[in-house]
Amino acid sequence: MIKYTEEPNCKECNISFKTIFKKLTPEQLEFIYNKKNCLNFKKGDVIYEEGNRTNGIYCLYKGIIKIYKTGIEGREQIIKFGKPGDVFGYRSVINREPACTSVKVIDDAVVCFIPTLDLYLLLKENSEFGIELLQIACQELGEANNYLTDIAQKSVRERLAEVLLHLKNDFGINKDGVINIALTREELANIIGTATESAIRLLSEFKSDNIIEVQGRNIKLIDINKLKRISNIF
Amino acid sequence: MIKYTEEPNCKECNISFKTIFKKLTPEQLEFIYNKKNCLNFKKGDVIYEEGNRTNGIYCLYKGIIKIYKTGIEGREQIIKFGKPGDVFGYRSVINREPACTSVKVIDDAVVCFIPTLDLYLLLKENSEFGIELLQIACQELGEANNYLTDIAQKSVRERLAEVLLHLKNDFGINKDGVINIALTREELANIIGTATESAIRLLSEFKSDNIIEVQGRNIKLIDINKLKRISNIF
DNA sequence: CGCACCGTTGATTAAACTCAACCTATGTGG
DNA sequence: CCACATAGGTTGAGTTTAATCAACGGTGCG
Repeated sequence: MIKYTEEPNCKECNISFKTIFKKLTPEQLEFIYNKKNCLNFKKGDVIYEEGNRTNGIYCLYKGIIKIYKTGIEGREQIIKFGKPGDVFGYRSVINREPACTSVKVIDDAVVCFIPTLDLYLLLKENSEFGIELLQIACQELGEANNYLTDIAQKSVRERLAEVLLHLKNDFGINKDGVINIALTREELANIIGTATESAIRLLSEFKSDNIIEVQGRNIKLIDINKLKRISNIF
Repeated sequence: MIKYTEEPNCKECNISFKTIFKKLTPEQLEFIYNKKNCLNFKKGDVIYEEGNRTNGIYCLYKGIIKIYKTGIEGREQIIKFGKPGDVFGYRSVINREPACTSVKVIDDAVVCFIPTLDLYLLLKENSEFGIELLQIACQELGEANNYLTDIAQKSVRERLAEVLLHLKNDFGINKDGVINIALTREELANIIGTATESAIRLLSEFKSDNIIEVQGRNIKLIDINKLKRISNIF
């Protein structure tokens, strides 16, 4: 964790990503810019860990992170991924509780850190900002509820298909049709909530059914309609 | 759905339940009191349904409701229960989306309805109120994440034990040690995310292991430590 | 070079679902 | 008032799904 040399400018960031800060006045944006601290993380670094207290929220400028909980026998359950423009770590700050998730870097990341105190100043001063953050929380809540129902009711096969489609939507595909996020088989399994071997077996099945192509950690979606049918989303 | 005769008074409600309205000024509380609409629901009534647009949020004064999603082949996945003092229905209002859950009455309910417009007036006027609602959302988010990890990683047996403990914490027990919420076996199964038959079988197991006693829909917890051990929470 | 980590496949086992039958209580209409 | 329908609850048998255990190949790095 070293200080990033090129400080991201909150104003520009706001324009390119439509962050939660979009309702701030120019003065408030300047305030954040002065108060924030920019951090540089390498792949594999842990930004914060479940159970620890944090003293601010994070805004991702660059890279990819995963947010997960550690469950039975240390197995991680991935809750969601973060991409540029996403804020994370606000839950524990708002509820004044220890973090209930850990965050690890998947692709080298640049993260801005905003101290709790300064966040609260803004929340009190600008109610629109609070509504903005409330909207983020409500959106995540909706996703969590969907996810819950899926895990409770769908088969591993259905869930894998669905996760592949979600990853495509969230991270996009490159010119070759490959999803722009490279996960280990274990990580893939930890999103779906299954054993690594099961995820591998199903990937192989999808491959031999010509639904996807696989090159190491690169997954290319060939037949999206089939995936949609398998995943049971209409 | 008929208008309730004894209008709950927001001031008193606030004192007895510590609702999200506790940070409102007396004038704002009076404002809510005048704007709200009080509704009376019978057991089995549906307050709103997934996919529909709602135009306000609800605050439960009396009774019990269940919040659920309808998944594969109409099977309901219960997300959570609501008890007096709880607000619900805010997610779709805040995100200006159709409801992503349905709400049905389990015990005859009295509910106050606050129109979207009036809610937004307060949110803009009083940032503390927004923070309060944000806290509720963040709390639910944390619970959803825990729940997700449990369903993904724990066995049905573990989850049943955990759910019984949660129900005890949320609704309490009466003088005989019976949990103060009466659910059908199917509902119990729909919280855990399992088949009704599986839930029944495990209840019988718990019964013959002297962990619980069952009289119809009344469940009495005998050995809470054993339940804790089974549920794998420390 | 050898260790560590990841990925793959096969065989076996265990958990939970489905299907089916049947029982009980409750309520309804003839 | 009884017959019947309906909904919820229970148990057994068989099947399916996915987890576990085990072995092994490839790759990269100190």
